[in-house]
Amino acid sequence: MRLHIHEAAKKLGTTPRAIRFYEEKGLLAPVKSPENGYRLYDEADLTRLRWIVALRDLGLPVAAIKEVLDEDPDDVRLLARLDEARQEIYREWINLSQALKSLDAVLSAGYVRRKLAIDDVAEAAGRIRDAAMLRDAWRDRMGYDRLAADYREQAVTEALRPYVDERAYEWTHAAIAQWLDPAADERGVDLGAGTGRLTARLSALGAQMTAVEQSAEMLSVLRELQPEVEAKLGNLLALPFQEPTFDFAVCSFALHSLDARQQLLAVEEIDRVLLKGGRLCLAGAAAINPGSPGVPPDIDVRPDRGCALFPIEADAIERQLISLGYNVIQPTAAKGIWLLFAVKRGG
Amino acid sequence: MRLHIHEAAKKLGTTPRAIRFYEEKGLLAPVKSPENGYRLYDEADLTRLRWIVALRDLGLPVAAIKEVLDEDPDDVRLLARLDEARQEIYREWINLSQALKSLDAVLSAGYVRRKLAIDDVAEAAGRIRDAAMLRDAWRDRMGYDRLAADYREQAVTEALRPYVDERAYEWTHAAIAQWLDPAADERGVDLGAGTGRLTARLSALGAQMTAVEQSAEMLSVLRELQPEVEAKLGNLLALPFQEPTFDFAVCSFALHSLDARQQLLAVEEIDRVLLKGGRLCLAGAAAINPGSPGVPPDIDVRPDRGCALFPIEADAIERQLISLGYNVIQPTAAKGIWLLFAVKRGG
DNA sequence: TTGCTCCTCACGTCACGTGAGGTGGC
DNA sequence: TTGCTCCTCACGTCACGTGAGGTGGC
Repeated sequence: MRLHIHEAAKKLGTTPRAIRFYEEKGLLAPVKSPENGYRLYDEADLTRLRWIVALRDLGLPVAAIKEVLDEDPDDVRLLARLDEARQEIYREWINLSQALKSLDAVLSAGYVRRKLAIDDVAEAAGRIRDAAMLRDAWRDRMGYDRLAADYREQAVTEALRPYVDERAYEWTHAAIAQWLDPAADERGVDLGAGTGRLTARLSALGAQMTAVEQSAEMLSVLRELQPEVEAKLGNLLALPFQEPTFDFAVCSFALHSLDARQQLLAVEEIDRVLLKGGRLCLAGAAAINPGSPGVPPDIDVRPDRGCALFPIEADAIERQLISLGYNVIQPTAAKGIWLLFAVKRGG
Repeated sequence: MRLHIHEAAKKLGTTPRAIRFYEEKGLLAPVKSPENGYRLYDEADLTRLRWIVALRDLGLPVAAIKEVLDEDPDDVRLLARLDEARQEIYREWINLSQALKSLDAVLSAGYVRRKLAIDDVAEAAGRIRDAAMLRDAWRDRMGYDRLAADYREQAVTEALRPYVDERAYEWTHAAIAQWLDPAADERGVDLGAGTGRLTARLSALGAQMTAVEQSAEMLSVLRELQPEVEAKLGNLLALPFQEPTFDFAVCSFALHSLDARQQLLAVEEIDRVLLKGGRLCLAGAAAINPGSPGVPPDIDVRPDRGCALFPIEADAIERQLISLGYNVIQPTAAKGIWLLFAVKRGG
């Protein structure tokens, strides 16, 4: 039984024009009746259409859906495509959320004072625009050199080698695990988890871990090694969570891939997903200074090439955390490692 | 000192093309140099441009900004315009939030089972699409007969008169206040507050009240009568809050303006902004049944005319609340009043 | 002939981005 | 002459909505 376009549209809760548009974009190709040229939709077409309509409703752009549909629907790669699309949607959602938050603040203040001052409004708007531009720029860079993702991850690790050897890694992870001392079933997130070495350690201590990692390759390794960990594609400037979710967060040597402003935005993002009373651990290499004589010449530290290696903005991060209402505990640094522990007040 | 377009753009963090676009839309009109036709921006132009850029960053559409700029910037009506724009942005934001939530759920389930089933995805997508369509339809109706807002509000009150007299109102409000028994500084919200009779009562008991009302006229009355109450333009299908915010919520005789599906969506929205452990009071007239002989012939109950009067879907609402994790307490009904008290578990 | 369903252009939406082709003064 | 800044069209983006004008079979 084959349906005409209006019947198909009605059945799927969409419109004939939308269906023709999907066809125009190459997402489906129904047969046409030889007698009158009408489009005829069979079972396979309708299933395809159901996918298209559902994924559109979930916010995927048509181009992304086309890629998704080209995969075998039973393949895990379909999930990876959706994961990528989710990143984009989160980026937009966070930008919109921040804009609304600022608009709320502007309006509340405005009603109290019975008028609006352009300086206040422009200042509030400027801050969120800067944040949005940082997020969007990050996205563009991601898209541009997605193919180099593995190389870049390797590059960061490689670049860190002179500063962070195996013993320093081990010492850092041990210090984090000791301070966090996760209780059973506490929820924790490892931001920039890589293949999940620290994630695994905290998971083994009983925490219910989530890993966020921007490299799909790394993430699939992590998924195989640690099926009990929830793994999400995402980056530090747009974390894929809507609400405060975690009892603790760790970010170990991942801030080096962000420049100064991005690091502060990342701290804001971490704060957004951390519960009140939550604990935070940041770790980095203390001695890195790109362009300084210490940096090996074969390491490319130019951000436009995507393998940047930035120093930790320790002071700015600490000030930021204090202004966000954290108690900051600066533990003893050792072995060239910068560590920061903090507790979010309230709760 | 007058700036050229590139200088102005750089100073304001925008682009020449954007500025020309705003001019094309009639938002500003700089003088042009008589010698070479270059646009010249003076102080007044730059201030106007600052407003435009800031409000764009906050998410206002250009058409709305045009209206805002036509108001005296010191006038309170400017705030009212922004309030209207905020409603639209909240509607979009909520739709996007729900879509992301569904996408997260779909992906989580997908990774657990290692594959996606179209039936599951389509079901999740269908639910949020229906909700989004209800919200958008509500918006359209609001826009269509905004001018009739006062009449309509009056109409609902008028229509209720045969069922809810002064004593019944008083009894209902007393019952709600008694059950809520707000502690000092507890945060409460009155949804569909009208001119704020119940809001005032709860505020007088020490609660820190917020009023949500869709009629700007009503709201300005409320603001004058009760400056201590935070008053927000908004409707029951898209509440203007981003997070769980309130220790209790009341919705008194406002559900009658919503049809069956809208009432359930409103309950979802209320749940979204209520803290764990929060209390909820819903009130309505028990006996209303549009089209029944009891409804006076001069009351228009057709929803397409914007002055609908719908019966409370008591059973469906109760089931919905239970499925959302509420303990429902059905108090003794009296005087033809339907009352529902509920407590959100957790917290 | 009217009414119905389908068809194919093709323009409109929203807020610009991105050239293309041209001008005026150093 | 080159380089710079500005100008005015005008098309592209994204996912369709909305006619306009026409067809085929009852």
